[in-house]
Amino acid sequence: MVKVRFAPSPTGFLHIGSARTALFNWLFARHEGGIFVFRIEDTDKERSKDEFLQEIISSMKWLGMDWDEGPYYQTKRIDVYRDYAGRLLKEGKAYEAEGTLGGQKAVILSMPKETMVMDDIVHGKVSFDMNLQKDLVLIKSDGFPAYNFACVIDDNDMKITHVIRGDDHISNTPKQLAVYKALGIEPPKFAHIPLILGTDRSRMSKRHGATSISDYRQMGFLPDALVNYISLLGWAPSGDREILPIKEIIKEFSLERVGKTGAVFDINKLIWMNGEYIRAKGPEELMGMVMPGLKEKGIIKGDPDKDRLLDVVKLFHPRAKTLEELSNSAVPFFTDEVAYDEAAVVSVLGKEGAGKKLEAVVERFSSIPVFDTPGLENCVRDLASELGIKAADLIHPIRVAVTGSKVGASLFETVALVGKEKTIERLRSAIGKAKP
RNA sequence: GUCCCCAUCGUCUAGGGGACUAGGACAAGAGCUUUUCAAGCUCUCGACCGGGGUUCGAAUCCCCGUGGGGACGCCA
Repeated sequence: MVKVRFAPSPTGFLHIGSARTALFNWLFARHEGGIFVFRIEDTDKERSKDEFLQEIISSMKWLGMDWDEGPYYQTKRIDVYRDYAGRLLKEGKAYEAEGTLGGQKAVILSMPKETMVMDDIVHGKVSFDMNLQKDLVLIKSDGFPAYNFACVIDDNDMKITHVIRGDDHISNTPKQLAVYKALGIEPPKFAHIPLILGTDRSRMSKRHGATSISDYRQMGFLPDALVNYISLLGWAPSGDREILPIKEIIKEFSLERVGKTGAVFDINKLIWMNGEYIRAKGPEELMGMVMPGLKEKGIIKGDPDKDRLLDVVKLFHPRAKTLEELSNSAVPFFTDEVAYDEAAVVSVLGKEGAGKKLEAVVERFSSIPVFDTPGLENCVRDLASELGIKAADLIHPIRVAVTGSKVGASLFETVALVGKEKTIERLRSAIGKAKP
């Protein structure tokens, strides 16, 4: 039975890279019908924060990665590590040294003088000359275990069969191998997966932009889209498919298909993929996703007019790439104030005759029999032909007047949805800004 | 500096000796559609880091070089 783990330390938000590591572990477990363990490596008492822990947990849930065991906390297992260290001390494999962290002595492991080999599932055999390794601290002088020790003890106690982690841990492996050897236990199988890189090909970090899962959540990305996208970083399914449901990803996933090269995180492709996912969702579901944010921002107050919001969502469904974009598009339909885009006002309303055209539109709209999409379309097109101009010459200024923006969805549907009263009100106030 | 890893279009990748005039996707460009922006459709641009081997045959295997990255904490 396959058993893997995701073991973050709560010293920061869940990073895209860590999430991808978690994902590969999770996918492997689900594919193999194995067990996915969640473990918290909180032995750095200075940097570990509960706030980070909560964020990591909620991001994991948001992404849909559920665990079968845990969370285990290393700080609750301190005695276990000390026992193991005591054993090594007694056997003469480790020694004590004065420390600087606390009153206690640190426990340090002597390195074997030999070559150790790791047989990695993605990299093959990698050998390390242990003569080059410094002795390894097992227990810090604050009494807490050091990473490479706690990690080995836990993986062993928790019966982890496969350690799937980032490439950057390759150099930790010989140290851990030394611990396994000293303890006389068999190491698990290792799979070191490539790192996620920034555009300059160095490890992705804050200076490359948003790095935490919550950042992407806030930017309006869908969890399924994000999961699908990061699954494709360092892995590819068979065939030419790229967008595939999580069930398919689980079915297709294998460590053998994981590549060795670092992958640059390309937000453009993520944005594209997110748009694809948005288009695949039903308008009702999308409405549910957008509603909380709109309420939070005070765009929608009190009891929401669901039908209206649903109509708006339908209108922008085919063009939105993120939830954030979708909810921004909804704003002009729910507020009285229109945020005018300066450039749009200048280039469209600033055109000679724009004011006159809008005046004519106001007049027509006021006496229109039915203020609906076909009625508005007929009305505008008739007016345009009477004035001897193209319909577009009316459509553009109306759009800017009513929505404040040069771009948007179908004008007639937009205006119908905004409603007669508000539309005319906005057209009137726009005449003031327009060139006569 | 030492050790380790890696190397196919700008980016993500397919490719595991002949099916490769190297495939797909994002991005970019052009066009169609059109009411703007998207979406959709069609097309275009675009890569095997270099050099040696091995082999009848190499993107694929080996070696060297070069380039990039990672690790060198009583952080994890």
